[in-house]
Amino acid sequence: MSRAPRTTSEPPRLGFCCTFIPDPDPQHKTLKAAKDAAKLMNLGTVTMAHLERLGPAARFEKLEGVVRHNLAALERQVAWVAARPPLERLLRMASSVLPGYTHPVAQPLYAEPALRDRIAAGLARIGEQARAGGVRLSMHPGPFCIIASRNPNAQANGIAELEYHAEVMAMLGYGSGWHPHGAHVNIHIGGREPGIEGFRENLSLISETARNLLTVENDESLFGLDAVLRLGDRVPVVLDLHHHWVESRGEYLEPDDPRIQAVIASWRGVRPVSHISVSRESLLPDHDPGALPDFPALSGQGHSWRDLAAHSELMWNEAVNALVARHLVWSDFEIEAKGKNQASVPLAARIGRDREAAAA
DNA sequence: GAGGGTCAAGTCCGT
DNA sequence: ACGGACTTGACCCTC
Repeated sequence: MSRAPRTTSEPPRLGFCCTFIPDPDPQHKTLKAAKDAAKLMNLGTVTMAHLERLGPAARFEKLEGVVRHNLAALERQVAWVAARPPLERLLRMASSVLPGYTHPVAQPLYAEPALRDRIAAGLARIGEQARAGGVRLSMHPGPFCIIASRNPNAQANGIAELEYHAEVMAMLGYGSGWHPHGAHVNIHIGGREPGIEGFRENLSLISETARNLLTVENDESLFGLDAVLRLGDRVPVVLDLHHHWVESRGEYLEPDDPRIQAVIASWRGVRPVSHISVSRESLLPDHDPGALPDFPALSGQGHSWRDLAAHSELMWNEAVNALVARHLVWSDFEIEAKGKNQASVPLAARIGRDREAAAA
């Protein structure tokens, strides 16, 4: 197995996930103008039910139109990220680039050379631009993407879904080698059964390309950090600090925690990626932004586990932000805030300022 | 254009 | 038993 290139010497990066939110801009005189601006930058989709209702020609045209838009939008997202300061050059791509890729209604359309060639050319170009611009790319398939399930059908669909993500990555130019340029496709374990051992066994059922891109993330209830670290010899672990806080009922991991070394080791030479988010600001309107949220205390005040797990709009908590800055020594970060770039850009600016001040 | 129903898929939690 | 949440509410139809 190839391990090059190493990225541990890479500079730190953080970024937003999937969707770009334009700045509130007086240029956009109407709500519609603002919405149109957002549409240009973001990927769309089409429902399989809608495609199914169309005749053969309209069906192809509809899907082709969406895919064309998505390739153009993804290219604009990558270009936008590439133009940001180095600290911000990381992007989680939306999974909807090629809607319904594994669905029987859309599958035959994707086999048409006209569409296939357009996709291959478009993604190759985007990948080149990402690499030229120093943008680290990832994908995070949805909850349906599980590689081990008690339900054989669900498992087959889940593996197909993972292979779809791996194919997109391959077309972008990340199809061979161990997490090339830090690229990865990150999933959760899924169901309680067959759990970690089922996951490990089923690694043999996925392609080498997918295995080379796969990472596994700790979740907030069933499979916490200790559980996913049991896969660390085979699969890099994406540490979600917020999930860990929820799962452990209040622990914020520090960089010197021994478990961090295990996470780093699981990436085998590649600079890790971690996730961060914080409980919703609307849930905690009176919370001190300078203090880390205290899970037992908040629970005691009647906040449910579910509510505390939900993500905030912005990175409102400075103590959490300072924690991210400390962890950036060893890991990149995907900022999982509903406000997307509106949350990640100010966070990066704050961290950038602090780093400059410390260097001066 | 606005509003409401629909959307491929798994699994768990809370009610 | 069913709705909501997760990654991410967006899409589609009707008025």
